[in-house]
Amino acid sequence: MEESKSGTVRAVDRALDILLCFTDTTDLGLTEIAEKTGLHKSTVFRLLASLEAKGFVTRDSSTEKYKLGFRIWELSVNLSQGDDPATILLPEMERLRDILGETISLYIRDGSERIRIQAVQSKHSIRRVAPIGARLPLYVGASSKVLIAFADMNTQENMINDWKEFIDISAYKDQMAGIRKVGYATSVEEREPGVAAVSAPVFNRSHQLVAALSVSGPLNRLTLENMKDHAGLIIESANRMGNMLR
Amino acid sequence: MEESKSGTVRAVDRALDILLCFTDTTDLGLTEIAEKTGLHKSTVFRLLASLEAKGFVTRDSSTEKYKLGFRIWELSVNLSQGDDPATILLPEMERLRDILGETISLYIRDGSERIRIQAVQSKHSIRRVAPIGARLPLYVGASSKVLIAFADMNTQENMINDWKEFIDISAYKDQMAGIRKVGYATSVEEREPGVAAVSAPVFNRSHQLVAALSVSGPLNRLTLENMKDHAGLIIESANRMGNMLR
DNA sequence: CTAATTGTTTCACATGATGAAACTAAGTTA
DNA sequence: TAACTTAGTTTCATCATGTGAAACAATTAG
Repeated sequence: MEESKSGTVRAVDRALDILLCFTDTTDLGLTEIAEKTGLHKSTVFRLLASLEAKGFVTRDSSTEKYKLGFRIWELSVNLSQGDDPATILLPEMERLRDILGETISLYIRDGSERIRIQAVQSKHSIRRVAPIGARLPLYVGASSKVLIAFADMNTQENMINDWKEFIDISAYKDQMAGIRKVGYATSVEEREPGVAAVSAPVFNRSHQLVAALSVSGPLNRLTLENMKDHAGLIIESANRMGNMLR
Repeated sequence: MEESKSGTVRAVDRALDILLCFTDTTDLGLTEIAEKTGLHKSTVFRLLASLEAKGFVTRDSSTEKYKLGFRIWELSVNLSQGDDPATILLPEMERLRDILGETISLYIRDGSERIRIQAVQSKHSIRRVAPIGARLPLYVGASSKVLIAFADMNTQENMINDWKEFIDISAYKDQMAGIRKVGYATSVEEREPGVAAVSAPVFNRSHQLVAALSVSGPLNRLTLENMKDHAGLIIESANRMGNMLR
């Protein structure tokens, strides 16, 4: 991996790189971590010893794979509310709602589900939407497509493998490739009759997917034509959100 | 602080110690971190440079204090559900409910509120309880007293300072000292008429408070007498929970 | 205005981090 | 069953890195 940045501590940089391997995977072996980080196995072993001793990673007793430890949860509890992405991104979501006049939602993937972590309601629509915190499946909706299409390859393979009995794998992969190409996904009446949605990925500064930004509304306002018209604005807004997250 | 453990990487140990300063504080200056960790300011400065470069801490632009960065949230999202403390501790909560026959709850502190992160309902009571995820104030209830009494001194001072217009500070401090002495807190009809509660602290392996375990029920079953009788069992159960968390 | 405090930079030096090599254990294949 | 492969662990010579003391700059307090 990259050599030490000026002014940083190389061993610490490396240990944090190991932790960051767990942003989209829950279980990893030592050799897998060495491959992901480009570090020697003996180096990874020692750095993991430090992370494990302080509770940042733990060793699963049955699989012997490494996973994130309790301290990550403990620290996350103490993230102040002002730093919560759901709070940081709210003004930009409100700005987008004011421009487009539709309901704006933000979703993250959690295993084989997505969670609605923030929402700004359309001013004129009074239809029901899933409450914040709701867990929804990943096989319907524009944001589900985004959370799969822009996920790492391992996650995509796992989801596709889970669904192999229900989908045309080849057609699904083509659909995901098309979404990556245009940079957004659409859905029409997939989760709810009469409702369409457009969704774009939110990436962090390391170009990793962190959330899906979604605009939804009734079919008479979100036609295929103006979904395409809105896509550029939604992608641009998602990019602005990515820049707001450190 | 302590010298390197056998087989760990000293610089990484130190950087993680810096991160762990944020388990009960949201904002810290460089000198404060140096004091908490016993490290030289120039050492802390360099280690923070690594943590900041990778997004684990960030510098507040107005106060210039350090705070936890976005990556902590991002990693916590990927903690697998099996590692979520609310999941890990559920069997022990069920065991306690089966013994005592009352409603068991687990609370964590978040700023000036507490959050109910897990609950096991009494088998015979059908009274309403706050749903999981509910935010409740910290100035009522046995678990509130525990979350204050066993918090670090800074947190206690901050809460007391917030409430100084509404409480007898001296009496409150005496009450907190008494709770620390016996190891548990009680409340009678503080949040809800006809309901009493007993609460004990859950500490992690570093003896830091992570949650409050609470048993609640109607006054006719939770008299002062049998709250005292139950306290020992509740404390013992909270200790078992602390050992379950890595 | 002066003193104190916090944060930042520099650099000589000691030691800690590294990876190559070897080893152990477990799983896979023929 | 034996041989091979893979993953994880240990050892150690080497040198690059991490450290803290000192000095400096900026800000705050009296």
